[in-house]
Amino acid sequence: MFDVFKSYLSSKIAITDEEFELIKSLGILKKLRKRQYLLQAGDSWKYDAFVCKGCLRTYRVDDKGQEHILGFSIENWWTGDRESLLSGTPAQSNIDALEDSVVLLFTHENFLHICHEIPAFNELINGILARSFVALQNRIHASISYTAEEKYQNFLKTSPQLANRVPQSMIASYLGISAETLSRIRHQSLKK
Amino acid sequence: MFDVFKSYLSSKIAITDEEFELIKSLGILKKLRKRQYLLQAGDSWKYDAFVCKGCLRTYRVDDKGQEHILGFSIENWWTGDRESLLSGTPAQSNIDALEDSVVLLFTHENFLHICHEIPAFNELINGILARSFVALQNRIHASISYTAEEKYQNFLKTSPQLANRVPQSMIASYLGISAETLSRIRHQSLKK
DNA sequence: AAACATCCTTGACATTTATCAAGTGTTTTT
DNA sequence: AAAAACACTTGATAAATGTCAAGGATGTTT
Repeated sequence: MFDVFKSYLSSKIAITDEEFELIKSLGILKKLRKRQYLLQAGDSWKYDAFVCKGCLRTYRVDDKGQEHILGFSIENWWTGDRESLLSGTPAQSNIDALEDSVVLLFTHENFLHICHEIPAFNELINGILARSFVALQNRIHASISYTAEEKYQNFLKTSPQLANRVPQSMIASYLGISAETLSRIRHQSLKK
Repeated sequence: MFDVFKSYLSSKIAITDEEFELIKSLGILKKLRKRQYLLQAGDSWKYDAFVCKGCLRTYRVDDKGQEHILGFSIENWWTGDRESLLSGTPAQSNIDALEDSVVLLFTHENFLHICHEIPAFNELINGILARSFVALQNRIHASISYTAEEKYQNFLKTSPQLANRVPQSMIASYLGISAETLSRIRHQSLKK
């Protein structure tokens, strides 16, 4: 599974074999079965995690017991709880596997070490963070501006890889609408 | 106005006089009168901007002509359109001044130069980006999970500096609810 | 194969929130 | 000082969306 990460890196930056050996020596592969937690709310999160295979979700549970999905992570994406990582506080979010999955974990200390040793890697990570920021901002825009139907259409446009991979009810949760409303929207859209 | 930026920096990182002279030589002070645009949708954005004084808003206008506020920026915050900056595309957002304001502009080229010359500055900026990311994620959580009233209460908690500074109708826009609904929520909350 | 769980759909109804319109006090402009 | 623009409120009504409940289809476990 390290090779997944290697081809990911090679496609983004120039990296020598020695550099990759360093990275490899600091990474921990972890297999997750469907439904297994990678992180449970209340625990603290200490890693940077790369998804080699599968699909995970990050979600929070409110007072009434309802789940709200903050995001999905599939192959070649990063996941984790940045808030817990940065501030050392217990995580508010849960992360679990929607499919059997494999993630590559780096303790944040090791991760920073890699960033320091391999400037191109550092650049890559900063670029990802900056683009994720833009994506979140666009998601906020959608969230405060769009109707339920527009939110769904926008989701299909921005996340086509997910549309047929995660349950519809989770897409609804991700969009902040009820599963029933999404079902009706899809039904109506067919007629057009 | 450069002194505002200097005390900001000094409060966050150790910085020498020479380093600050470099920064000063690359920054451009710009005064904005109330209502004046810093950026208009369609133009491209080339800067990193620090707010020395005043208050700005970032917003988008939808097909129906409605404004949706993505964020506010007051003294000691950064502003700009990262999407346009990173991708070179025309900005989707407008930024204008809600009060007479002063911003300090750095072309992105100069900004990167400063980051390169002053590692502590670079660290500072990366930390801000990471924390902004967390803040956006929490805002998305609020947006998909909370009722209109909870959104407002959460706003009061997370942004007390803004609550009495920007018009109520703009807070409503920022939260993705109508101005009338916010007015009613405030009225009801008083009774409790 | 039976029992069970999951996922999605559909209908009836309730609730939240938006929209439209009018009115009031306040600030800004002329 | 008058006129205009702005900010907020309030009521009446409409529209969007949520909730509850039932049922069907599919896949999984026993």
